[in-house]
Formats: sequence, C-alpha cells, structure tokens
Amino acid sequence: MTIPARIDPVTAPLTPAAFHILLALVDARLHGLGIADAVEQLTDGDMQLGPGTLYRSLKELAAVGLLREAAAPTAGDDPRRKYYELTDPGREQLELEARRLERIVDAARQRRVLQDEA
Amino acid sequence: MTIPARIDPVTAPLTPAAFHILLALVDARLHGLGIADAVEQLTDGDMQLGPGTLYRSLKELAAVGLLREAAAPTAGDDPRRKYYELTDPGREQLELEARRLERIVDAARQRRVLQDEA
DNA sequence: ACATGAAATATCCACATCGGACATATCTGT
DNA sequence: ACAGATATGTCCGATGTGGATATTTCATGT
Repeated sequence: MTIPARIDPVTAPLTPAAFHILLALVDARLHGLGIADAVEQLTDGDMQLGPGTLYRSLKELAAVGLLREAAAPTAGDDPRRKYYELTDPGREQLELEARRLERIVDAARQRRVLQDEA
Repeated sequence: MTIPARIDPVTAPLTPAAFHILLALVDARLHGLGIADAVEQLTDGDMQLGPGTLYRSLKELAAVGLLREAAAPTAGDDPRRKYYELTDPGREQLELEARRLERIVDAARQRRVLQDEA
C-alpha cells in the first residue's frame, strides 16, 4: 500500500494528483472516473489522471482518512461505481495546500511575472 | 544528462524545483547555494532544495536554455561560485507556469476552499 | 435474448523527480 | 598552517506518475 510517510499537517504538501482529487470532491460526490473527468475540466486539460495515479491515490487518500467511500448519490446508479466524499481532515489539508499555492502565486505576482493581459 | 522530454511550450508544466529556481532568478543574479537559500525564504521554508535537485536542475535548465551562466555581479567574488541568470524563454516558461498555478488557485477560490482569515 | 462495445475498477511496470549521503575542492578566519 | 565553512557535483534509494493491461459488469442494438 505504501502509506505516505507524511501526514504531518504542518509541512504536508499534497501531491498534485491528491490535491486535484480532493478539490474535485469539494462540492460533489463523485466516483473514480468522474473524478478524473472533473480534474481534467478543472485544469483545462492540463492534468490528466491515468488509472494508475487515480486509483492508487484514492486508495491512499482513503487510508489516511482525507476522503472516504460514500453511498451513491442517486438510487438506480451503476453499482460498479465507488463514490467518494471529502472528510473534515481532507478539507483541512486541501485548504492548507491551496494556501501554499496561493503564497507561491503571490510571490510570482510580487516579482511581476504575471503580466496583465487583455 | 537526461534532457527533459518536454520543452513543449503549450503543455509544459515546469517541475516545482525548476519553477522555484527560475522564480528566484527573476530579479537577482544568484549562484547555486544562493538560489537554494532564496527558494527557501520565498516559500517560508516549504521548499528546500537538496544539492541533488539543485545542481541537476541547474544543469538541465541551462541545457534547454531557460537560464544561462552569467558573470559574477561583483568583482572580488568567490571564484567557486557559478552565477546564473534568466533567459527570455526562461521568463516565458516561468510566466506560463505561474499562470497555470494561478488558475488552480482560482479554482480553489471558486469552490470556497480558501476561507478568509483574520 | 444475445452479442458487442463501453464503463469502471484495479494492478503492474517503466520512467521522471526528488532529497540526502557522500565526495572534492576552495575559501576564510584564527 | 590549520579547521571549519562554503560551493559544486555525483550517486542512490524513495516517491510519484502515466500508460499498458486485465477483469468484471453495464448498456445498447438487433
């Protein structure tokens, strides 16, 4: 399973894959492939989760309690699907990581790397 | 040397290490360890470049022309130091990556992941 | 009802990235 | 001259990623 060594809430940089998965689950309960699709849309196609990264990440994120399996949102749903939802710690970590990225973008702004565009 | 496979300007996500190195060089000509220090300050200690990542990244970034070696800024400088400066393509790539990160942060904001703080 | 293709989950492997250990050379201060 | 700090560089093990592949189950057309 290779449980991630760092659950340390202070340093804890989430992997890009983990971050995007959690972000996709903020306001929607989704299943594996639904998450992959959501992530792709969310990033304008920049981030494409292969099945390897996708299911490994889901397994590990569930193992450390940042998300959990959840019941299907609708009744007659495809029973093969496994739905996931964010946990409270998951949302915390997501927020931490988002702030970390925000600081990076701010640093780039301070150095005028992001020019204004039309 | 393992020249990076992707110099593709469209998709081109810079590695975190490469991004921070280029960012550190935006308004300062620095040498290797100086870059590592700058990156650590820039990220509030989040990102610490080990010598492996540092010198490997510098070599590869120079090889693909995103930065170049430059003369020492001051005269009586430690001759062991190798200074680096950004190239125009380097600044372009930096800007692209910064924008990519900005989009991610925006997505997080839209989903109200970043709560206001005091 | 049945065959066919799509959807969904899951595993395996090869590759890229990373950080620390280690090595070597040179500078600085006492 | 000596000791410790500074600086660059290489090597290796650990981690993260994506594609190929496998397997099962669902949905669709005839």
